[in-house]
Amino acid sequence: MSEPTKRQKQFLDFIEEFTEANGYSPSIRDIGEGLKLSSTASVKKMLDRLSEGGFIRRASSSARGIELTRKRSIPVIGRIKAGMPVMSEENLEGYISVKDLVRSDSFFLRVEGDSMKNKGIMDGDFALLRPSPVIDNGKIGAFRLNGEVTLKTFRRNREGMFLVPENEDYPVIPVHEGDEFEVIGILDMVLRFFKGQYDIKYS
Amino acid sequence: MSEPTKRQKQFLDFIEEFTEANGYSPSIRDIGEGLKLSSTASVKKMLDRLSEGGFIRRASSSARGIELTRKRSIPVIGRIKAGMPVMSEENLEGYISVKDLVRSDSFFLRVEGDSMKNKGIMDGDFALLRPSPVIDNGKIGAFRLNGEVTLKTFRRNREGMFLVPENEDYPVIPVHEGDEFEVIGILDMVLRFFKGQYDIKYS
DNA sequence: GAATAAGGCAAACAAATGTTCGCTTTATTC
DNA sequence: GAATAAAGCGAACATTTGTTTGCCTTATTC
Repeated sequence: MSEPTKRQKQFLDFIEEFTEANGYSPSIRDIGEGLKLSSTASVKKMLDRLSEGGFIRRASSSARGIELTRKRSIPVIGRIKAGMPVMSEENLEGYISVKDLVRSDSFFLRVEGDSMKNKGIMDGDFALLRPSPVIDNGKIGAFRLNGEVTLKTFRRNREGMFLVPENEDYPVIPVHEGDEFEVIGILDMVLRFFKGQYDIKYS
Repeated sequence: MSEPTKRQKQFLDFIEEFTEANGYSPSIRDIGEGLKLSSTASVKKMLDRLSEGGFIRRASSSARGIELTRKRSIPVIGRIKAGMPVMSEENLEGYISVKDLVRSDSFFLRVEGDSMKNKGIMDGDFALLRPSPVIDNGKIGAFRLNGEVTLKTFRRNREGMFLVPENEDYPVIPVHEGDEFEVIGILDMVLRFFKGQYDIKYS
């Protein structure tokens, strides 16, 4: 997929912004207005080019059926090759699409304490949990044990079940028979913000 | 905003799935097909109700102009209160909306090595970088120094500029005059996946 | 400077999509 | 069981939106 021309980029930007702002893609006339083109034919011509170039996908003849190929996905740069511009194709390892991050039933648990720090899970991190009543041996998850909620590695063997911290300063917690014990969810992802800019939105 | 009826929920779900899958919202006839309704009037009636209920917003008379009010956002659970169901309102700290995670110009850099492990940044993590030619003192960023790209804490004082690892096993790297030096971006977020399920999509 | 490609215009047209009207069916409520 | 609301049908209609055709202007390339 080659690079779009300057004008094509303007089109893509407009389409993305419009979609972002309205929740649905612009019609050909919307685009024409936005980019100050009086003829729908001009817009269509550009859209055809963008289609050929693979920058958009269209449900042909279908109203407002523009789908951006460069989705809200974030490029992943792997090993950066010497001399190459950082964002060049050579360095591109893949994409993480926003869709990958969201499952309708997942939720974040705010991490408290550093009992998992050897796994790089720090105080204040956001742990994305997928609700599940069971968990595999060795997986990290959130558990409720006698009223306390905790994020730990789950281990089970002949001797029983254990919630294992990933930090030498903390003891392994055995799950006794008769304890109130429940798997809340399995850890899918950990996320940490480094700036004030990404504040949590309350609603 | 009261709760939608069961049928209304089905509509909302369909609209959300369709939009997710296609990148644009369904037409009235698309919905009719999807929910096995033969009359467009039936669909429109429901949409009108959903509008009144505030569950969707519509660009009236405009094709495929359905915008879902309930956007995709992930709930954040803070301290879990004893006895409470995990997902109860009492435990809800806020939401992280998908939009917050994505800025059109940001990109991920795959982390190599453990030189930043005291900040919980581990080998294989995804570091979300916001491109910037400059960076504040004390902030973490990605830098290119004499052809090498590295993620470090940036420090500058009377003695010069330094790239500081967050791990005692690694030396501080001074930036000498005449070095080829460039700020690639500022670290906004770190993300780590714990399962095979969230693989990177290559395209 | 001719050739070519990108970008643009206007107008007529076709297809997709939303709207309205009157009538039926199926719960749910009192 | 009557009354009411929710959900649905079909058909005609109005509007929005996408498509096509022919021609123009302006860079860019060779």
